[in-house]
Amino acid sequence: MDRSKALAALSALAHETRLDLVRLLVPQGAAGMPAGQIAQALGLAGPRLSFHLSALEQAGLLTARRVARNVIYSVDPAGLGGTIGYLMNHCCCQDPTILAACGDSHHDPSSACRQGAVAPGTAKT
Amino acid sequence: MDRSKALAALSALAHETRLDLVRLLVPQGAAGMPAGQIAQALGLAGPRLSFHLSALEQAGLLTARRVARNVIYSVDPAGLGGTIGYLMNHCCCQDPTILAACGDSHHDPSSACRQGAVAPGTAKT
DNA sequence: TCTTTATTTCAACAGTTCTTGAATAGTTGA
DNA sequence: TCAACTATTCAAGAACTGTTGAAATAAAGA
Repeated sequence: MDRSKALAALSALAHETRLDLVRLLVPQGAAGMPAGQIAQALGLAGPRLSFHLSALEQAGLLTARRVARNVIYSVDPAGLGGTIGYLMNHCCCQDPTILAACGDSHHDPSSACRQGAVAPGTAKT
Repeated sequence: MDRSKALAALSALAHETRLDLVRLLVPQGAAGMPAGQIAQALGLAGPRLSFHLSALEQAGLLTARRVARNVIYSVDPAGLGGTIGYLMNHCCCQDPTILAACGDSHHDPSSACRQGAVAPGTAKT
């Protein structure tokens, strides 16, 4: 993960809709989710969803595969993990106070992830 | 760290100049760096630097304090750590493949941080 | 082949962000 | 108070991003 890739990924993540997309898809793992179901879960119009999905895909955070009529989107673990790793590596720098703040958030009980997969139609923060 | 704060922080980080600013300031720790020295290190014009510094400050990633003629900027560990922690918490979700990718990047030998403070004028990626 | 379903692409518009140079404000020491 | 230094604010224009609706593409089943 170099700087330009990290920038592209951060830029993609820095949007409400796209952050919600990632948070919806992470719990689905490699199985992913078809575009139509994502649209329903987040209440997005087709073109708008497509725009944001392709932004995330171009940033290396998602992968897409066609299965019959559907296009299944899933998180690219290397892209997402690499982005977080870049921040840990370049902006955290083993600084104890920053690491402590990472850890504090890590115990945030509001984490959606810990409660397993997000059911369609319930993906609101 | 809630979603809107995390979004603001990600939005601020998703810019070449501002990412460089953070990477320059992290190794300085609480001591920080005066604006003029930052401008010199990154080769930025005054107003441009000021624009980006205040963007980072508004996003909760930097703090500023005046010392005599200088304004000293330093990283806000809670803001930066909280942002990374938010990603760990909401977009990593203990998923082993994502965590592995975080870890891979974490061992990136190109990390500027590990080599200590960045000297003025050498702050290039 | 025709129809239906699923999804993407395109173009236009609105709004936001970034850069630049000029002007302004705060601090120090003579 | 005045000059020098440090940093910020302001305004204008260029560039970029996001939303919307219409049209197009792709696959499946009758």
